[in-house]
Amino acid sequence: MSIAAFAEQAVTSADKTFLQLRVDIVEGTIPAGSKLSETELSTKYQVSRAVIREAINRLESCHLVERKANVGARIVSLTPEGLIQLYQVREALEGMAARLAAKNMSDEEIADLTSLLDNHFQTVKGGESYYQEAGDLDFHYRIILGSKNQHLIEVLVNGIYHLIRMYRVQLGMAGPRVTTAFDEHKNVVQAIANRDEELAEMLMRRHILYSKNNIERKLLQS
Amino acid sequence: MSIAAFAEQAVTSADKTFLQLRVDIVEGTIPAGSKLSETELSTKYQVSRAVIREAINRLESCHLVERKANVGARIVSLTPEGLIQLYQVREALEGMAARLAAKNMSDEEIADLTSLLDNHFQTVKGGESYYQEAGDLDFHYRIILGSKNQHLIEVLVNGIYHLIRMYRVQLGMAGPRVTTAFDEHKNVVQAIANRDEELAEMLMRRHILYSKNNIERKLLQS
DNA sequence: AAGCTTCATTTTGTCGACAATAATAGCTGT
DNA sequence: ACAGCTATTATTGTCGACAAAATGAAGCTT
Repeated sequence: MSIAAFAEQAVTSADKTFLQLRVDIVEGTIPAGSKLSETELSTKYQVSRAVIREAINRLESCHLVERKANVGARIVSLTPEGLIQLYQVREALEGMAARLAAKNMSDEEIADLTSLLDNHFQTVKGGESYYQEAGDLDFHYRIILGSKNQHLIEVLVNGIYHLIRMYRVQLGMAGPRVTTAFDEHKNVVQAIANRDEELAEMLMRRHILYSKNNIERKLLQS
Repeated sequence: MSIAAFAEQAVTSADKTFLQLRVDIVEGTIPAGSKLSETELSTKYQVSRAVIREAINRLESCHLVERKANVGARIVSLTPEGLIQLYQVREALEGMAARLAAKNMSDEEIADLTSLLDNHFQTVKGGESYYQEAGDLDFHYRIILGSKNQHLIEVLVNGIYHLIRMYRVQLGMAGPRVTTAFDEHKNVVQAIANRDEELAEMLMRRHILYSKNNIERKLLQS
């Protein structure tokens, strides 16, 4: 199982438009902070305004755009403050996810997770450090899903992670932190394997906190 | 300031319909688990299907209804498991909120919060135990807002709290826990006043955990 | 020249009709 | 009688047009 398992399948036209728009927003094709004109988008994406409106509504529930009545929708603007706040929420939620994963993941899921980390280790040792983007995501997603908590999964996977990715792409954070992050991952998995809820949560929180500090440092540099 | 400060003001017709529908769902006027027919609702509320659809979309972002493409929307069904999961998320988020409140609340806000608790104390001492519903909410809302974290506020105030209220109303949990809860509140505020982030988070988490355990006990009784 | 009012234009909100999909009932064949 | 298929019905999805509100420009007043 890869993170491709999360590829939502679009059945309606509004689905496709929503997914397309989300990509365009996250990747910055449509710049952050800009206004979303319904008529403009409806001609651009070749769908009716109703479809666009529905797509925008869904984007709003992801916190990717903000709407004001009788005025319109604009893409959220990216601020250092906003990113910090995002990481605070992420720390709380993923910490809890790790705790619940330690309680709820099946032995088989844990084994899979362990072997996943082994693969990453081979890759990292092999000198390639593409790690961060795919591997890191895979690691975090499995633990989030492992929590078996529907609300947690929803908020993190459909909400926060897209926003974080938007920050990462647009503020350019391909970041190092590869090898150190790997050790942190290893320790979290070990705690989960030991069914140590307390420790799993604490380690995950620290992992995310380090990541936040790392990003904060970068932001202040530029 | 009271919690009435959160009364969202409805400007468009979709706003009003959304708010009305939310009340009807939370209060159980429309029973949990039932299907939401667009045409039916549009005649019932005297608005076009377009505004019903928009309202349903927003209800979906609150996690009060679930939609399936080409099939329709139904109100979420209330399960003990779901309530437990909700409290897990709440514990994580409000714990973080208390931590951030200890860091970010102004001295004046803290003073207000303290005097609020004093008022509650007078009321509780006076024998009336209406406490829980209004007072408890006021306490928690202030701390959530005190975190100054927009994401936290959004998820808790617009999402989780309505769901929790739905559970409380429909599964009938006017709950005691008045006096003990009051002491817990007092300790949390004390920690915030001392700017002790660590302790504030821990105490808030325990407070919510106790509350969860209390509810779990009741669920198993019935 | 600055500020206010008024009017034109643009954009969002709402509506009813049509298209497409899913659920249902009835029919047919074995 | 039952299973499977087909046609009918009901419901959701999509569209274009109209209504209402906000933005921006022009003209007037001071």
